[in-house]
Amino acid sequence: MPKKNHNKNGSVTLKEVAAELGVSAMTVSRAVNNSPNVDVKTKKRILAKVKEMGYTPNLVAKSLVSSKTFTVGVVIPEISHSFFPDVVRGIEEVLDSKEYQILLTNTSDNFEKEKKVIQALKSKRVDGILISSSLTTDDFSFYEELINSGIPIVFFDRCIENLGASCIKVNDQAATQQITEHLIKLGYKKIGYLSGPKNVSIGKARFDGFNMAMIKNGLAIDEKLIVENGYNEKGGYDAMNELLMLPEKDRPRAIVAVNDPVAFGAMDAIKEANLRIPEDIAIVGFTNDIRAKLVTPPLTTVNQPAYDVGKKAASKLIATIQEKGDLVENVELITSLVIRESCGSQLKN
Amino acid sequence: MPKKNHNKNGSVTLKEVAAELGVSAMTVSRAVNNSPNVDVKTKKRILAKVKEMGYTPNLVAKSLVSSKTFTVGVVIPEISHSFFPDVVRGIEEVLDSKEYQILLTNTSDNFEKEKKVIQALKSKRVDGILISSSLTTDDFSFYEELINSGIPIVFFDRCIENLGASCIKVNDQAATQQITEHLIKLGYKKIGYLSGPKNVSIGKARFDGFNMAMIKNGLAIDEKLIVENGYNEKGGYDAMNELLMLPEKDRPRAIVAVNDPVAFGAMDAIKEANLRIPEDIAIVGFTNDIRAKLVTPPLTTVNQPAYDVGKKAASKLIATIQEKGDLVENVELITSLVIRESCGSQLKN
DNA sequence: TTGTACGCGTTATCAA
DNA sequence: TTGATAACGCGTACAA
Repeated sequence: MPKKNHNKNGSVTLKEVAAELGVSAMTVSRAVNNSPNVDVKTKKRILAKVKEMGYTPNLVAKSLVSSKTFTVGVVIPEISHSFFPDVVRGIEEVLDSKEYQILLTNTSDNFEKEKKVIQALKSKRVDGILISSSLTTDDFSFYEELINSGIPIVFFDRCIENLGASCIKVNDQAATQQITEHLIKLGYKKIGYLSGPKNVSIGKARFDGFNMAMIKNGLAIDEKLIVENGYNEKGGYDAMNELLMLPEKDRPRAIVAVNDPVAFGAMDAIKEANLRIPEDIAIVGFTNDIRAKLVTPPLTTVNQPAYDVGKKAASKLIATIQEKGDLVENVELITSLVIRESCGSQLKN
Repeated sequence: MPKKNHNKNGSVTLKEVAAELGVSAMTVSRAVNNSPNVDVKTKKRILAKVKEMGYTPNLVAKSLVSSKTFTVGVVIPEISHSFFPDVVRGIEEVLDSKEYQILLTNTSDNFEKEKKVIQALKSKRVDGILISSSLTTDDFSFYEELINSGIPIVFFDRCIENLGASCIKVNDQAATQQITEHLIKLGYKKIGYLSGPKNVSIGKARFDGFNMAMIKNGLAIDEKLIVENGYNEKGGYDAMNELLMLPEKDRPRAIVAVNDPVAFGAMDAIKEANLRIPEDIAIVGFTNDIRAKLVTPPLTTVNQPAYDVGKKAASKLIATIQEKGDLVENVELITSLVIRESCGSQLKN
């Protein structure tokens, strides 16, 4: 005779435990949840039976009653791009300590997919969502509606600002300005810029930083030296090859890349053209990717504290979830310049 | 007067939509789920109202009824170690196409945490779990019970085999044997091994492969040249330093590292000791980490198809979830040797 | 074509 | 201290 410990799903319920003991489901519930008003002896009996039968509380049912899932959605453009795993690590660290878990989604830098996964996260009733957005248009209506719907949202890295959600990122504009000015101080004048889509927040902020540096230092911004492509290696490779097709006299002597992967792609293109870095073309990036110090020559870049971005974003989201009156803030974490060899060290011209 | 579109959670229910339209909840349900038996005109009215009110189906309630969450747990030792993001990418690719999502957990290589997160995943009633285990003892009782409880499990990379769950990994033993024999063919005889904990499946398999190569080629296995530590850079660094404390004549002339991060740590230690790679000490790894081709000298290693491991594991899990009669299998994906410079190229001695 | 009743597993509430 | 009941939001099974 098979034991009747299980319902159709193979999982034991409160009611089944209760039946075995001749008590009510409520009493079992109270025992399991450490409620005060349970007789010590019945509690003992119950917990023993719970263990024996392998009862596991059904959080789905609990969530239906409480409207809490203890699950947070995380929306990321590309989990295999080295910045994001470290962010996720920071997020996980904080959420785990609060007994939350991560529903991880990858958008492949595709806004349509981003909308789709966020819809799914809403359906699953996550308690909040952390988003690094791939939106590349000026149409913010999707996020306006999302935020107005009341679900706690915190953006990180790639933010959609001023819509009522907090945002955790780094000082993208100032840092890009700073690293561009580093090139300028070294004597470079013809500086090109490899951009990602500028409607992504970091795209605009970093580009503004580049322009600011050029303008403040009285340098000409040559539209031909500004190329926009994707945020990955291939984007950098293709963009750089476009610049390399310019007549030699028009080519930039230095390159500011919107991030390290783009810089890596560009370095490959430069080397394939049999040009030297930094002697022929200097280059700087942004991220301090794990590979930045390993490439040849090592890449001058901006160190972006990925782990801290993740921790801060998760903390902010938890605060937003728990205290309804929690402030909306834009937090900028501080970066630092990492000078290596790809930018050269002597005055040039 | 505030609209009464919302219940206490701010989310609209079927019943609320129904009330607005003077129909029953069931009719709305049918319209939303494309059931055949709904009048075209009422369906149109309903869908319009659904959109207007921002109704989002409550999957928590649906899951309670159906015992399906369309969520899969993923248990990973360390998400920031470069092998795993690529695995996750593969998992995500497959799951997304089946409309499943990932509940991602990080165990920090800690089995106690592993048990805790798996318990949480069970409580959340995930439809299945993908696990790369950090178990370092011979006590498999936790996994025996888990698998016997009936929840679909697929292990990947770090497997617990022969307990009734499928396992997707690479040919760890054969590949380690092969890369060790590559060193032997180059003329190395005193070969050291930097191991991770050997109760982790890959720890044992790779160590066996190393031993097999040595024995088959009639080389002595010197216990002093075998050091066990963690699976990360620090583990490799510390282990290598232990070897470097040996008298110079006892030191290994070549090193097989259990994975690339360990190899990187070891390379740092070797360089700090002012020894040359490969002239003084040759080294090989396992993974083909993104950094392997960038370090100095570039690391000879085994290419491990992380993305494919993820895809295969996810496919297998979905099959296990959907077809109760699906076979338990151990799948070994094929690796390939990547010869670079860290192993040298001439006969030595 | 549409509606009613019931149950999924749990807890809040009130009664005993 | 314990139990009965209702409710969370939805869909199945049936009835109208």
